[in-house]
Amino acid sequence: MRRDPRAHRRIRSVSGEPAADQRILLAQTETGLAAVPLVAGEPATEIIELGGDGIAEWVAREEELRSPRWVIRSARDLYPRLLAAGVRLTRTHDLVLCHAILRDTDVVARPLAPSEDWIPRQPDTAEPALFDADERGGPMPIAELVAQYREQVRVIGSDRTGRLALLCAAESAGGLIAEEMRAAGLPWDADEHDRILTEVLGARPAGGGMPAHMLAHAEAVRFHLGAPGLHLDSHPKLLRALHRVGVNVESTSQWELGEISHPVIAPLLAYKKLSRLMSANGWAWLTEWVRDGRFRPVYIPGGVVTGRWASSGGGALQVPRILRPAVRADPGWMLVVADVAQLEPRMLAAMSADRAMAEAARGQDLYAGVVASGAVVTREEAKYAVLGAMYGATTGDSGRLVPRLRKVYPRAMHRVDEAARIGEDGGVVSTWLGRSSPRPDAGWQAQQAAATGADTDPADVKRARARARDRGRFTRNFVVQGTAAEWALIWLAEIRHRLRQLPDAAAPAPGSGPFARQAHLAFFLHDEVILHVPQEQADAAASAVREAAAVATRRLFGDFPIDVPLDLKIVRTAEK
DNA sequence: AGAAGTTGCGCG
DNA sequence: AAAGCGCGCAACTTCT
Repeated sequence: MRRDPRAHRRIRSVSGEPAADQRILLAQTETGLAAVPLVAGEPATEIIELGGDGIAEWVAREEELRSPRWVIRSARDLYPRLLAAGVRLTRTHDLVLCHAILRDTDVVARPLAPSEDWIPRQPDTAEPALFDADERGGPMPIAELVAQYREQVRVIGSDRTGRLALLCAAESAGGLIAEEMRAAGLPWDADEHDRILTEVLGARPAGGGMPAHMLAHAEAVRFHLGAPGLHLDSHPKLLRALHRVGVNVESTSQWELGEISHPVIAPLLAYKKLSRLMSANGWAWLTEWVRDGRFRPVYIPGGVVTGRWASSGGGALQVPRILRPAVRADPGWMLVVADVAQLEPRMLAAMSADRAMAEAARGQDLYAGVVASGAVVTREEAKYAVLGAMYGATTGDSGRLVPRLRKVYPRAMHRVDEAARIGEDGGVVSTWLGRSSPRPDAGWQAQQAAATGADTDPADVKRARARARDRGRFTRNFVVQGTAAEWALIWLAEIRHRLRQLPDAAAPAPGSGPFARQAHLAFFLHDEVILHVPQEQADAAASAVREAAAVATRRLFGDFPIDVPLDLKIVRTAEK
């Protein structure tokens, strides 16, 4: 276990105000919803039954009076119904999300006992119904919820640095934001999407089948392969046909085909490109995923072990750049589009307190700073070197450049090299706020153990070493990717907090559901946000995004001088 | 027939 | 099988 004294600082709640002490458990019951005020050290006795009516008013009143942190089992289960009923929660403690963190964390002596009862449920794809107690498996007894909360409080309290308190608050805020973004949706112009598809793929045949441009490329490929009836989507068949005309590739991947000079290559690559767009985000996707001018993906906060969000359905995190112009604000509204350039190396510089690397990170372009430091000659080299350092490249151009960074940024490089070493040895590493990597599984450990015997087959030793290095690269990247995810989470929470201070919109955006009258987050992807805001509030919302970034940086790294600059635009349509 | 695994490619 | 991290998804092949 590693404790960094610089992580010790007074932690405040993520919503920006000093943490209030009031906690109220909000629990699903057989008949509806119950509120249970929680007082430290006292049994939870007062249970307030909340019927279907008046919940919104009651919660709003409590928010006003006591600004409690609502203890909930899971925003994913509970919040869609609340939102549909017009209830908004400001701050929560999400027991399911925090369970995962506090169960695995390596920064305290006695983490949470793992329990199957707290594994996230599958995302609910059905339309939210109003408190009809249809929770799968039935609602969890209040006593059990309270007991789990008290255990989580114990673990958080045992971390004297306050990191876990901040992480759990941020993670819980993420749980709310994920549901709010789904409820609001990403404004999506289906006509523009259709126009792009028609332009790129060609006219859509009336009776289904392949669009014109795709068909033309496919015919060209078949012609050059001398294979009239060839099915291009079957890799084995395509590969054999390529071999017959002397294109000796081992796979049909675009990077390998791109190396070859042959008349079939150009139409084949073009076909693959179009085919991808057609199957991933074609008209079928549009019909299935865009309703009433909104794309509503399912976000899964903490869905990646590093703490990044995952998504389920709709490919929310893979929307191709070419379709970005289909993201369009409603009339009278604007988009605020913001992302961070090179977030991960900036996090590395700060978490390793590497002042030389932080100096290189000053301003908009970290890679230019690396060139200026003299470590490498071109920006391109800087990029490969930095990525190679974080991903664990050992060979190729990238691997060749990494040692140069070790000379110029020894502290930063030591941080990732050490994480890799721990991972190779089967150990656990943690992010800046204390989210820890999974332990190696039994198979991995058995393989390593088997490879240490004196009379082991050299091939087994080699395989074991390779698996150990695989894990080293994973833990190397874990600390950086995971800390970047923490920064982004706090950024999001702070944006949300600020947007809630803005007045109601002059003109509503009817498609945005509960957020029709309020500036809101509409999309989030690792280091990028899209806000949908009334146009008269666009500047204020942009300021909120900038302030939130500054606060996130300070909350994580205090006074350490690290720049985290934003590329921010106020636009009607998201650009490519 | 359906589950499970593979390939390839979109995103950061 | 990109030189190196993390994902989700569609379409295909192979296994049961």
